[in-house]
Parts: sequence; C-alpha cells; structure tokens
Amino acid sequence: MPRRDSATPPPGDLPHGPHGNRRVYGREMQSRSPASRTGRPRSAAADAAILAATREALVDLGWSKLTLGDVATRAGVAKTTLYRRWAGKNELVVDAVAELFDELKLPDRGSLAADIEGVVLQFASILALPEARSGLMAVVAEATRDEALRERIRASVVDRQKRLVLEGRSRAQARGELPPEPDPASSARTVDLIFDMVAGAVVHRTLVSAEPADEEWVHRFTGVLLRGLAGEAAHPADG
Amino acid sequence: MPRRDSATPPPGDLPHGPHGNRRVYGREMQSRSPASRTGRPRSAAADAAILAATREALVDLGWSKLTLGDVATRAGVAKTTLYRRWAGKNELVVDAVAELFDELKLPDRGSLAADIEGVVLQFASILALPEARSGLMAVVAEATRDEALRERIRASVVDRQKRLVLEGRSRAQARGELPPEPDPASSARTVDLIFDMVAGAVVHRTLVSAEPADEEWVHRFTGVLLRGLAGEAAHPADG
DNA sequence: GGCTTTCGCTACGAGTCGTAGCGTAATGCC
DNA sequence: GGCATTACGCTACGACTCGTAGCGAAAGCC
Repeated sequence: MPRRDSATPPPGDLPHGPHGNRRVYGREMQSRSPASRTGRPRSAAADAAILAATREALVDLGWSKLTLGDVATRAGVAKTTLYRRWAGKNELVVDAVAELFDELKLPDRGSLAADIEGVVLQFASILALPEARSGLMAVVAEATRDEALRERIRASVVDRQKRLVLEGRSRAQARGELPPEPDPASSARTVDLIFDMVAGAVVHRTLVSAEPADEEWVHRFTGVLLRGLAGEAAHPADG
Repeated sequence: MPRRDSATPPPGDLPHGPHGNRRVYGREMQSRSPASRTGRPRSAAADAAILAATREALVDLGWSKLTLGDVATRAGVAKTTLYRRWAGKNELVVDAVAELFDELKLPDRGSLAADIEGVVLQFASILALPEARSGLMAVVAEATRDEALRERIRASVVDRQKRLVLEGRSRAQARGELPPEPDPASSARTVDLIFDMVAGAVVHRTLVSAEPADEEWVHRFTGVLLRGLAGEAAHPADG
C-alpha cells in the first residue's frame, strides 16, 4: 500500500487533544456514541495533520478560497478521510482555530488590572495571527444561520475564554477589588457583560479598525472598563 | 426584445444613493473617472433592485451559499450586468449591507447617556436583521486579506458610525459631561477607543453571544462605559 | 441619423463539491 | 491464527458555480 506517512508533518501525539467534548465528528457520532472498540482506530496523527494543514491553508488562501481538497493534499490524507471526520468546512475551521486558544492562561499578577491586561494582551496576540483573523470571523458569520455551529463555537472557543473572566473576577473579589455578588443570576449577567465588552472591543480593534491592540491601548481600555465596573456598585440599577 | 421589466420589483428611484463616494464600481471606475456623459446610462433602478435582491438572498441563503447568478435572477437582470458593476461578491455585499446603516441618526436626547443609549439601540436593531448578521461579519472576515475591501467597509459603514461618536462627544463636552481634549491626536485615540468599545460590545453580544442587546443590557453597558470614561480625567496616563 | 455605452442572452472551460465504490490496512475478539 | 469490523487511499462521477466572451438590440447624447 502506497502510504505516504513521510508526507505527514511531525504532528506530535495529541491523542484527542486537550479539549473536553470537542471534535464531535459531524455526522456519525451519534451512531457510535458509547464506544466503538472494534475495528481499525482513527489515526490521531491524521487529525493533527489535518488541523495544522487547515491553519496553513487559512494563512495562504483565507476562508473563502480554502477548499477541503487542498487541505487534504496539504495534510497528506485522502479527501474522503476528511469528510469522514468533519461535516464540512465550517466545523473543520472551528476546530482548527479553537486549538489556537488552548494556551490562554490567567497568571496571577497580583491585581485585577494587571490580570486583565495580561489576558487581553494574550487574546490580542492570538487574534493577530492571520489564521485566526481569517478563520474566526468567517465561522462566526456562518454561525448566524447554523445553531449547531454556534454551539460548537461556544463550546470550543467562547467558554474557554469565559472561564478566565470567572476566575479573574473571583480573585478580584477575594482581594476586595470588586464587590461580591450574592445573586447568581445577576452575577452571570455581569460576567456576560464583561465578556462581551472585553472580547468585543479587542476583536473590533483588531479586525475592523485593523489596528494593533498594543500595550498602550490595552492599558487605556482596561482602565475604562475597571473604573466603570467599580462604579457600578455605587449606582445599582439606577433606572 | 424579451425584456422582463415585469420581474423587477418597484425599486424607487435612488439615483445614486445617499452615500458619498461609495459604489465605486470595481474595475472600470478609473477609466471613466471624469464623467462618461455619452452612451446609454446605467439603470439606477437596476442598482436598487440588485442591492435589494442581495439582501433578500442573504436572508434566504446566508453569505456562503449566496451566488451572483441567483442574485441576478432575483433582481431581474442579467448576470453579466452584475459583473459589470461590482468586482465580486464581497463588494456587492458590502454595498448592500451599508444601505442598512443609512438611517442611523443621533437625536439630541439631552444627556450623553441618553444619546448613547439611543444610538446603541439603533445599532443593535440593525444588527438584529438577518441580512446584516450574515453579511457584515462575512465581509469583515474577507477584509482581513483584502486591503481594498477593508477600505470600502471603512468608507461605507464604519465612518458613518464614527461620525455619530464624534457628534455625541462634542455635544457632551458642550454640556460639560466630558472633559475637553485639546490635543487632537489624543482626541482621535479616545474616539477610536470609544468606537471599538461600543461597536465591539454590541457586535459581540449580538453575533457571538447570540443574545439581544435590549434596553436593560444597553443601559448597563452605557453606565459602565460612561463612568469609565468620566474617570479617565482623574487618572491621566497613570501608567 | 451617427456614436457610444449598456443590457440581455447564450455558451464556454475551469474549478469545486460531496458521494460512491473498491481494494487494502489495522485493530479487537474468539 | 482466523474473523468481523472499521478506517484508509484512490478513482471516478454528476451537479453546480465561477467569471468571461461574443452577439444583437436598446437608450441615451451630438
């Protein structure tokens, strides 16, 4: 059999990635949901090669000109293999871009302002990558007409970011920098508001205004955000 | 000649639209830039019909499945006519979506907070339209790899929004709600920051979080933003 | 009437899509 | 080791879209 493993890049191992319930495998998941123990297992190396090839194609071609045939060729796999694992271009790109957000961390820098600035700068550096710029907005646009795709994005990209907001807030509350919120519903709304403001501003700055979210910008933005949030306790629902 | 004017919807007049230098007509603009007075003029009704058909197709199909042939059929024009006026799908969608933002106004409601809330609610109501949701993000994604398209979006969508920010700020400064900024460079940076925060948050709330930017959300957001900006005078470049 | 430009229509090669079918490879179970 | 089961590579296919070329006719200006 003329295998071409020599063409596959060194993909590391990545048995099924560090993600939770991502990589749902489009169509045939429900029919083998318990555990398909028998038969030839899917190649984990092929997974990694395909996702890497997808990011490479995003850089070279952008989303609209990216074709699954080209990705398959780059990854050194057959086009049919690709269709067996992903339902279409959207799902593939979501998974490929989601891996970029794996390295988002929240190092404890001692103050809420410093923590936020650090996370926002990390987020900005990811959005500065061309594979993230071309891919992320395109799948978000597609998701406006595809509920399942929206859920996939939420699970693999958004929720991972939101966890950082939650963690940072609880730290800040422990430090006394933010007031505690006993009502869980109100607390969730606050987290949603913060998240929309942070992610929205960085995305808009990077992709629409097309200017870098550098340290000066992030510092100003963080200042405005924190002062506004801190003042919210003094104006609780001032209708 | 088997014309099919019966198929063209009642497009109104719209001689060349209320836009400034939009509708650049892709390729052949530079060769007829002074004024082409001779020959058969282009049908303004066809322009309006094409843009309306584009929005209709965005609602029915979304960006990725929208084809120029389908738009031409819906508009009752030949596909070649469409290609004579627009360079491609991206430029066409930008123009079609840009018309949605024409009705953005800044009514003077007496206070900065009320002005901002009014504009943000208008912006949110436009983003709630399916033709705006599917189209806008897609062209922004494409623009990450196309400088000319980015400029087209800036001229026809972004700048029109930014003018509202400028106008609202000058009103607020006249009222004493915001401190004056003598330095024009710093002033421009402030406007950019506000704009990225407002537009980014609304877009993220509407398209990524997929939840409505209703009055309650807008009220909270506006409060955080204004308190943060008002406090900036007290912390001038405390970095 | 001449000149110029636009318009509708048809036709075309090139490229992509997603799937079917086949033979082969790699596992687990007996 | 043999068997069943699943994954893989490869080829081929009809259907669709793309963007353009060419034609005759229409609609303006002089």
